Amino acid sequence: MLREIAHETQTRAERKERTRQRLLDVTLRLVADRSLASISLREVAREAGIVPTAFYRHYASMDALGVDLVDDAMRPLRQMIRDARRGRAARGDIIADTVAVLAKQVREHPDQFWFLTRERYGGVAAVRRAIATELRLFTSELTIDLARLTAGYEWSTDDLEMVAALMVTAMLATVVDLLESDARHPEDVAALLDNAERQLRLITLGMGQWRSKPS
Amino acid sequence: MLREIAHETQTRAERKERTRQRLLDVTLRLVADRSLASISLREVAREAGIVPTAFYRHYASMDALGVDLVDDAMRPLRQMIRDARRGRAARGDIIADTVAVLAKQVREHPDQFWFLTRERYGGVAAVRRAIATELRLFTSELTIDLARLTAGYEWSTDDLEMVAALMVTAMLATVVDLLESDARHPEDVAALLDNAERQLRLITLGMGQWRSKPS
DNA sequence: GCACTGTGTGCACAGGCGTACTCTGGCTGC
DNA sequence: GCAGCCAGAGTACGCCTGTGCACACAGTGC
Repeated sequence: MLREIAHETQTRAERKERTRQRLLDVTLRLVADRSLASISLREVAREAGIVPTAFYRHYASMDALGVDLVDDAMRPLRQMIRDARRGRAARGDIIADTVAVLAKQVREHPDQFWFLTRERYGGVAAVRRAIATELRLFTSELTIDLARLTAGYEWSTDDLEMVAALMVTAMLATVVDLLESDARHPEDVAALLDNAERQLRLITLGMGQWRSKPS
Repeated sequence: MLREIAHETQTRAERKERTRQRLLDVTLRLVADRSLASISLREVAREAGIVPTAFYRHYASMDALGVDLVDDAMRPLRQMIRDARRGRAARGDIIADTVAVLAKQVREHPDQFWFLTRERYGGVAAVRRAIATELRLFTSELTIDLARLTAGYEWSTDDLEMVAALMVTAMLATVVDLLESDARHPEDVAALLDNAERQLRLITLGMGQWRSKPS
């Protein structure tokens, strides 16, 4: 305790957490333009500044790190939902707000979204499952919101889930479009967002005409 | 020319084409549950029954083979479009027919669809580009069909493309659902198809209410 | 029939990989 | 203050990778 001379003394736990975070950061950067399966443990360790065998002090395998990375990458998405709900409370244009929030998140965390997009159907089963689970949660939250909005209109749960799934699908497709254009043609981001808005509006127009079959 | 004793004599071109096809088949099988980037040239050569260096007689790299594989895998998809159009001519229920044809293709060529799904955002840039190009063609064909169906209703091209993209997105999502369920829960394929049909119907209902902004 | 072409072989090499092992040195709990 | 813990270092192993090169030998064109 006497000497915190140089070397900025830290607790052991702090140093470990730091290294762990560095592993996650480095992997995320590497995954920005290649698939997780093609990245080696040694490469991650090298970039993180530790020796390969030290990797095992943190994860049993790259797959395990990948699963952890899904959690990390989902954080901005969860933030997004919260923001979108707040926007909704503010009684602005729900669709425009939602799309804007999505665009903001994608712009601020492109690597995370690339990772999720690529690994959603990628080669690592554990990661795939982790992402699928998160997306299912996402859809079911939207289903609940839709149920609230359609209260009194006799929508079956099944139909609500169908609509929620379609909306999520459309949004995910928009995410990919944004990622691809952000890199090369930043000028047509606006057109993409307009497109996404129109798709969602079309869906809500369809909802206005929909009649659930009595179950 | 005298002796076609044993060894079933073949022209050189035939033998080459055969090996090439074997390379494609083998790769498709390997890609059914791993990403293309994680498959080695040696592995493909081994499975195809040739020595690694002979691989180069056919492709300059695995990436090049991947691009070729996209063409192969797209063939059933193109067949699908043709079938769907024929069904349309038969004046049945367009949506139900289209979904049924899609389900049939997915059931008959799961490996191809897995490959396309996985590599659509996968690690190999050339393959990604090839798939994107094919899908763009797919969407623009659908746009043309929609233009025919909405003739006289003042739809802008932009809006037609927006709807076509949404429909294609929904169908692609259905493909993935089918692939995932076919493997483990064949009993709820029917529910998935019903879901897809309802999504498309919802979209067409929305179209009925849509008014394009005058451009 | 003979020279040519080109698919496929066999061998070799250097380099990257995951991981098992022993060791070190500083934070940590008593 | 001291024993012990544990993140990380260092070394080593066997395996697999892409690819270069010389060679075999069967169909091909004249």
